[in-house]
Amino acid sequence: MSKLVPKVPKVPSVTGASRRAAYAASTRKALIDVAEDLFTAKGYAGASLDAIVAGARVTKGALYHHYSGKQALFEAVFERVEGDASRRIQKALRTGKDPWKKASNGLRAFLEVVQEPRYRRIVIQDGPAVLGYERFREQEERSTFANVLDIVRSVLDAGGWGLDEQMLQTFARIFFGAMSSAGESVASADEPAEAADRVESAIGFLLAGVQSLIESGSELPNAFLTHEIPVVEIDAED
Amino acid sequence: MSKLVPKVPKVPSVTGASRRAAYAASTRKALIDVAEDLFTAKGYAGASLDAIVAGARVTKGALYHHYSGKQALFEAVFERVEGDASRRIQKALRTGKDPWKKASNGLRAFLEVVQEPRYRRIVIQDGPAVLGYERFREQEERSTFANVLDIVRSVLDAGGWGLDEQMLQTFARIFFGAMSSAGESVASADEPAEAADRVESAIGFLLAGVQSLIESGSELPNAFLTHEIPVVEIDAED
DNA sequence: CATCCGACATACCGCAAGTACGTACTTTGA
DNA sequence: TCAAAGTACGTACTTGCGGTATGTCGGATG
Repeated sequence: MSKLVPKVPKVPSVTGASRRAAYAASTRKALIDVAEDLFTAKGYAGASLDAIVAGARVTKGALYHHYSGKQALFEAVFERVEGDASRRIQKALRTGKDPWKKASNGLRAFLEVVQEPRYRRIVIQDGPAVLGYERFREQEERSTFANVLDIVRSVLDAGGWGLDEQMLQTFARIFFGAMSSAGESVASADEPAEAADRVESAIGFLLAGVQSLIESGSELPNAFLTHEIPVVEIDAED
Repeated sequence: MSKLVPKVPKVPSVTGASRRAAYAASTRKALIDVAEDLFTAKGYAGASLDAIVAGARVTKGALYHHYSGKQALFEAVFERVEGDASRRIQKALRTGKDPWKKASNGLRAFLEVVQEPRYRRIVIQDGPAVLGYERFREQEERSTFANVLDIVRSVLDAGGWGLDEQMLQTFARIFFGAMSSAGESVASADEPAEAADRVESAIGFLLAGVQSLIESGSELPNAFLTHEIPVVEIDAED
């Protein structure tokens, strides 16, 4: 015998969840949606909780029931934005036949993501200050940075030249920083498309250069590695 | 630098300014000194103006007479910290005979600066959020980034191969981002000294790689895009 | 159907940034 | 030399906002 299913009004069906849980989930989503918009538009400090709860058509009671405070709400928004970005990049990384093509596609995706206002404002600009640098980095560590590490590893280690793991991580971090900074220059360039091209070829150049050096097994011009470190004294003038 | 000793403002003979101007300058310096300490220790949001003016032994009236608000005060602190760092790096860049040594020395100085709490907190962590990314970047543009641009130019263009100016800037920005990110990893590493060594050799690798590619006359723009670079086949996993 | 508890709403508190205004000292001009 | 003027503050207050304490309503549950 078939049981009549009570029709739930408009609330997205969170399967298996109770009626109230669905309402609550909807409320949380509304809060995060509005918060994301306001944090993007006004920044963390500029977006008041009153404005957020008003936009979500709830009250501060609801907000504080679901989140411990403003920072926790920001964290939820941050994770969603960062997660979306990471997944988009990861998806792009899977397209392409060889490591180079994958790297190129991934870089493209990254350069596009970094141009989006919400990513720039929430992740890049406000993220470190609000979450603290430590928390900010450990978040990136297991999302976007992980992607970069993967691709750097596949490109630099493809030939099977043993490359020290720590060194690989160092390279990955360097490339990650390079991409972040380059992405910012792309986002604020007069002609983002051209800037993106330049960035892409420049990074490709770096990768290719390293690869060729490793390949040739050269000792390379390491004036860099072997020399005395001069001590720079601080001049305290004012 | 916690100075709690009651101090009569010195009127340096070099300053031909009036008596009152000297007092005012002393007040400003006291404010910035204390603000720098508190911003470093507690962060921008965590440091209250009441605490700052109390530390400087003045009142908010004095603060608002000299600065338009908290942000303006932070800006003054920011500029001093950034300026100091930039000058230290610039000084290090002048030591060494060839471009490579200079680059190495400059990088060393940078890696040391980026480990200092005040620089990490005020410039890296809170800077972008408080000043806004635009303002933050234009500040770095004419200080630290300018140094990087100089050294990248001298290293990559030492041979006299003409390198497109925009491309040079792109490289410089990439290296700047690479150094920033790498510096952060150095600062939070278990063994900063070893991490610094790895970063130095990695960056040296990148520079050398680019140099060798340019030397060998590889075509720059499409190296990455068209996948003409020497590539070793590997078995793709999917 | 009685009870409970989760999911909110309302009212209020305290802190911190910013402002209005008063005042003493210092320079300046006749 | 002396008063007018303006700088360099100090004091007291307002305001906005994050956070909290507490009340309440309706779906869930036995």
